[in-house]
Amino acid sequence: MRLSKKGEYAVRALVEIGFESAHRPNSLIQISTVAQRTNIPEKFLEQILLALRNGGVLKSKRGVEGGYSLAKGPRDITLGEVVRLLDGPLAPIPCVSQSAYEPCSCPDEESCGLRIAMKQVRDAIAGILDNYKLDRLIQEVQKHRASKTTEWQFDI
Amino acid sequence: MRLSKKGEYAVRALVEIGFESAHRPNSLIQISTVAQRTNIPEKFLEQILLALRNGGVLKSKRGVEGGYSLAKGPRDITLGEVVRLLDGPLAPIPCVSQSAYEPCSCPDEESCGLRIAMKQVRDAIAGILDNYKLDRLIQEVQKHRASKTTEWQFDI
DNA sequence: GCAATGTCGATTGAAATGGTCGAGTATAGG
DNA sequence: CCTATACTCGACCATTTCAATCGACATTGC
Repeated sequence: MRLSKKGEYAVRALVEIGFESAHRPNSLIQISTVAQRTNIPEKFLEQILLALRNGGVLKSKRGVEGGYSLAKGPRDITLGEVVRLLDGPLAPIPCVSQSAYEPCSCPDEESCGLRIAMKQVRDAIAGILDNYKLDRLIQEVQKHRASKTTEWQFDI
Repeated sequence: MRLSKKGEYAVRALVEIGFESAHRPNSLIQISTVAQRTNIPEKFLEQILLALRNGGVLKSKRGVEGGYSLAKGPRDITLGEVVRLLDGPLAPIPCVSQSAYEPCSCPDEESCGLRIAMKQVRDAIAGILDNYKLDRLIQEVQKHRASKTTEWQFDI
C-alpha cells in the first residue's frame, strides 16, 4: 500500500513548478532548477516530468530559454491524476479498479468479502486524492515560505 | 498502492478457516485442505499461515490430526491487523505511518502538502480496515454458500 | 517406528524500483 | 549557420521485492 518515489517526487516537483507560475506568471522553469530546489536526482526527475507532460499535466518548451510550466490551472490538477500517472491505479486490487479493472481469481466477485472491503478502500482513496487539487498544496507552501521570509527579515 | 498476493491470500485463507470453525467448533483444518479450497499454492500458503500464527491471529497443532484454527474470535480479527502482518504499514508514505513512522526528506513536515494529503489517505484506509472484522467476511460467505446449497437441492 | 502434519531457512526467477548514461533534437541568439 | 542550452528518448544497471518452491527438520498420534 505504498506510494512510490516517482509519485512522491512528481507531487513535490509540481508544487515547485506551480509555485513558480503563481509567483511570476508565464514563466518557464528548468529541470535543473526544480531538481536543485527539491533535492530530487536530476535525471530521475527528467523521467517524471516527461511522464507528467505526456499525461497532459505539464507543457514544455525545448532549447535555449526552454523549460516546464503547468499545462492547466493548478485548480484543475488533482493528486489522483498525478498519482495514477506515475504509480498506476489507486485500487489495492485490480478487481475493484475503475481505470484498470481485471477479474480476480475468487469464484464469485459479487459475494467476495475481500473485494467488498477493498472497494470501500479504493473509493476512500479516490475520494480524497481526486478532490485534492494542486492549488491547495501550493497555498500551503505559500503560507510556509511567507513566514520563513518574515523570519529572515528579522534575522538581518 | 497495491495489496500483495500474500495479503490477499491471507484474507481468503482466514475466511476459509473461520468458516470451518463456525461450521463445526473446535475443529482444526490442514494447510493442504485450505490450499485446495482456496486455490492458493500450498507451500506459499504455508508461509502465510505461519506469519498469521506468529502474529497471534491463528494457532496451530503439529503432527497427526494437527492443523490450524483461529487464535481468537472472528469478531476480534480485523482486516487491518491481517494486512499489516503480511504487507506492512497501511500508510502510503512512512512519514504518516502510526506503526512505522520515519521522517521524510521534505524540509518541514508540518507544512508539507503531500504529507497532509497522505495522512488523510492513511486515516481513511485504517478507518476502514481496522473496523472491518473477519466475522463480517465470513457472514458474506455463509450467505453465499447457503444460497448455493439451496440451488443444489432443486437441481436433484 | 512410521505416517501425517506443522516449522523453518534457503533458493529461485521475474518483475518492480530507483536511478544513471549517452546520443539525439529543437530553439534562441549572435 | 553556429553554438550553447534545454528537453527527449531509449537503453542500461544495481538492488530490492514478490511469488513461489525446495528440502530438511520437529512433533504428534497410533
